[in-house]
Formats: sequence, C-alpha cells, structure tokens
Amino acid sequence: MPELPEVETIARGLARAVTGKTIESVEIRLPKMAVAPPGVDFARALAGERVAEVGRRAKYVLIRLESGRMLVTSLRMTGRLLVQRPGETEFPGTHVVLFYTDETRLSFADVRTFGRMRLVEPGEAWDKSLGPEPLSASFTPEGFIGMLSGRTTPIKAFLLDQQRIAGIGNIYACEALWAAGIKPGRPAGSITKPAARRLYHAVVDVLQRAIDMRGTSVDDYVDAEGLRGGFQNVLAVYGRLGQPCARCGSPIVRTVIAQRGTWWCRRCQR
DNA sequence: CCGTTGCCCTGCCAGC
DNA sequence: TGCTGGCAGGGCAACG
Repeated sequence: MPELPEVETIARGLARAVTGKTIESVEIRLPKMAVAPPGVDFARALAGERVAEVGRRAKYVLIRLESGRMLVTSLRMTGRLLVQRPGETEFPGTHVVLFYTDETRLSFADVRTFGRMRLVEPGEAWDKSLGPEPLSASFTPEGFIGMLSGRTTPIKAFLLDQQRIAGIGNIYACEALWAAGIKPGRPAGSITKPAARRLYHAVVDVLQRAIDMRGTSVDDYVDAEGLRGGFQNVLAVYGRLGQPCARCGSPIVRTVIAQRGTWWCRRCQR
C-alpha cells in the first residue's frame, strides 16, 4: 500500500530508468485505468512524447513530459509501475503499457483496479485539494499546531486527510502516533501544544526514516526496480496485534478509527 | 466548512 | 477439500 515513502522510492527508481526516453505507443487494456481530459485521446496524446522528469506529489507519481503535459499515477493499494525489457515476463494484472522507442516498456499493473493513470494538461490544477508536503519547508510545527485547533475529528483521521497534510497513509499515521505517544482516537483539537510538537516531529521523522529504508513492504510491495523496502522490519505497532510494545511491554491492540485498522499501545499512547 | 459513511475491487486466510 | 465471510485500503462522492 504505497504511501509517501514508497511512492518516493518508486519515483526515484523511475527517474533513473525512464528520464529522456521517448514513448512510441501506448496500449490500454482496461480503459478506466487511463483517464484523459474530455476530448483528449490518452494513447494518441502520449505517442511521440519524451519524458522530461519523474517526481512525486503526495502519493502520486508524476511523469512530466516535454510538451508540458504530465502523467499522474495513483497506485492506491495494489498498483505497480514496473520498467521491463523486451521478452521479460509480463506482470499479472497489467492494464496500461507505455512502450518506449528503445524497446523497454513501463507497465502499470493493479489486480484490484483501484489505481489510475491520469493525463494532465499544462497548467491544470490537478492537485488543488492537496495539503502541504510534510517533508517540505511549507510544513512547519507552528502551521501544524494551528491546523489542529478546534477540530473534533480523531487525530488519526486528521493525519489521513490529504487536504490537511499530503502523503500520510495508514501505516505511517499509526507509527507517528505511537512515536509521539498520542492515542489515535483523541480529538485533534484536544492535543496539547507540546504533544502536537512531538507529533509534528514524529511525522517528519517516520517518513524520512522510511524513505531512507526504501519504504515498507507488507504483502508483496516492490518499487519500480522490483526491490522490497526495509521499514517493515522496524514497525513499532502497525500489524503487530498482541505483540509487546517496544516502549512499555504492554500488548499492542487493534481498533477501528475512520474505517481503518488502527494499531496502538493502550498504556503509553494517551 | 466539517465530519462521517459507503463504494469501488480482488486476493488471502481463518473458520467451519 | 471446498466454501464463506471478513479484512486489507486511498480517494472520492454524497449526505446531514
């Protein structure tokens, strides 16, 4: 389930692999997976385009093209972007394939078909409802503390809201709340300033550490180069039902908040 | 604006 | 062995 660190890892790998390549043709096998603005033919528009740059915004992989158009890919839970060579076996659930002129190809696969590859026109405000990047200078402790005030929603739901902060998913929300010692169900506005400051630093720290370890591989997540992440080996709470808390030894519990499984320590998260 | 709910999907696994 | 039901989850629409 790619969140910010996994998408960052995928984008970095893709940048190395496809920057400068020219798209020769595009094969769309499941039309809903490839979205273009009204009147624009996805496959036709991409043919002949050169990849200028690959980046990331929130949980989206951005493939910037030389014309100024951009491919914005959302992987949701099971989506994958894989660079493949001629003759290499195709990944199951491949719905869109970009063929490059050097005969390599970029496959967009997603067994659950929740992901989307979207063609965005130059200047289109596709990301207008996304909050700040948590690892950028625009995300500050003061700004974060200010955002919490007066909010009644559980802090866990707040962290998952992409309009507030962009890129945090279920794994890193659980991990950051554990690191900060804050109960996930607590109303966001009830968190004291010192605790909010701890949470701010926990969010930044957990995301940065996860990027350094190439993300978290639960189930069979791999990046664009087919490599697994390493952060699953250092998870404190996510998926660790019944195991002892690394801080106090109390067993990790699982509850549901904002329709998401939530793992936390009843003793040391308050 | 705010907060909550339901839906989209399929693979996996526990339980019978 | 074979079935069933629950769970996993991000983003978006809809509702009060």
